Amino acid sequence: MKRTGFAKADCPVARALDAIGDWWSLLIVRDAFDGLRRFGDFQKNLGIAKGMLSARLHKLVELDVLELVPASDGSAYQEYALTERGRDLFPVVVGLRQWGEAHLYARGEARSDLVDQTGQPVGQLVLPSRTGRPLAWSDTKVRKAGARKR
Amino acid sequence: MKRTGFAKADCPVARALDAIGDWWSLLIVRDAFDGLRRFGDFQKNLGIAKGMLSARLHKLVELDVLELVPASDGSAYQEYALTERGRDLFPVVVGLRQWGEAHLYARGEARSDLVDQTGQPVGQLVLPSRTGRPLAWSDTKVRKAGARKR
DNA sequence: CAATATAGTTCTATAATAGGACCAGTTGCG
DNA sequence: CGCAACTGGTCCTATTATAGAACTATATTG
Repeated sequence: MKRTGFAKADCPVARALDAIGDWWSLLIVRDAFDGLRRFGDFQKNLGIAKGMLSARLHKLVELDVLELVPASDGSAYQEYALTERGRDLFPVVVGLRQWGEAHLYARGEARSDLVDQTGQPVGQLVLPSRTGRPLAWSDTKVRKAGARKR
Repeated sequence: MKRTGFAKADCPVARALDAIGDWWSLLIVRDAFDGLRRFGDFQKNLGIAKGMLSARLHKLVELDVLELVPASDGSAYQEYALTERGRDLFPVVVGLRQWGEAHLYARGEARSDLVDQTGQPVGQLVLPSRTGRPLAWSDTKVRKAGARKR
């Protein structure tokens, strides 16, 4: 009755969810995108149990999504910083954000916003074809592992 | 000791994860994108326990991500079809896929691919500014709920 | 109309999470 | 310097969630 795992799946979606698809990892990564770096900051901001946070941070470090670096304030403590692999999760977090914005808020309800450096709200995520044309779900299909090109 | 919830959070990422951030929901949605619609198809493809699947499908219907429709083969059974809200999860699933492709496969390891109708692999997800310029994480910031525009 | 397929529900054992107690090293302050 | 508070954990227990199997009702096939 061990929790089902997908670390060996053919499907990259399954592997990604196996790695970071638990209840906390993406919220920790979101906080890291917002500039949080210290154990206590994550703990306070998320209201997560310290044992959970410890386990998740260690797993994220092991996955090379976060790395331990010396504290930026010169103290003897350490901080958790996003790696390139962690920063590559940006589109995933933005995707969740935009879906949440579009479907989970009543009109006028308060929420945070993602803006660019000038304060302008960002646009919607776009999936381009190789030639740059925007693709919708119905323009795509999944080619199974090992399937020959035609 | 009830599982922490984020249904009322200010942050759309937290709300989105509260709704569909469990171990199974996004895999079910991925399968739906791949064309699966029947209870038994999901169950066979995912290897999920039937009780879990039943609970997840009901929750996804309640969230209006899936809807029950008459079976397309004319039988008396029903099928689970993606709603517009469900189809809007496409960028999230693609984001997870692209992150998994980039970071969770050894060179040469078999995996499925997302291609367009001509069989060409799709491009990377892009976050455009209002003016169409592509934005990276470091070009953006989160404006907290209720913060005044400047 | 009997056998099998579909779509579940219910039950139990195991695994994961929440919350708190506890603890060692670091820092701030008088 | 000396002590209190802060930081960053570990460990333990109660509760919740998940996996897997057994069971059931309705639909379909032969």
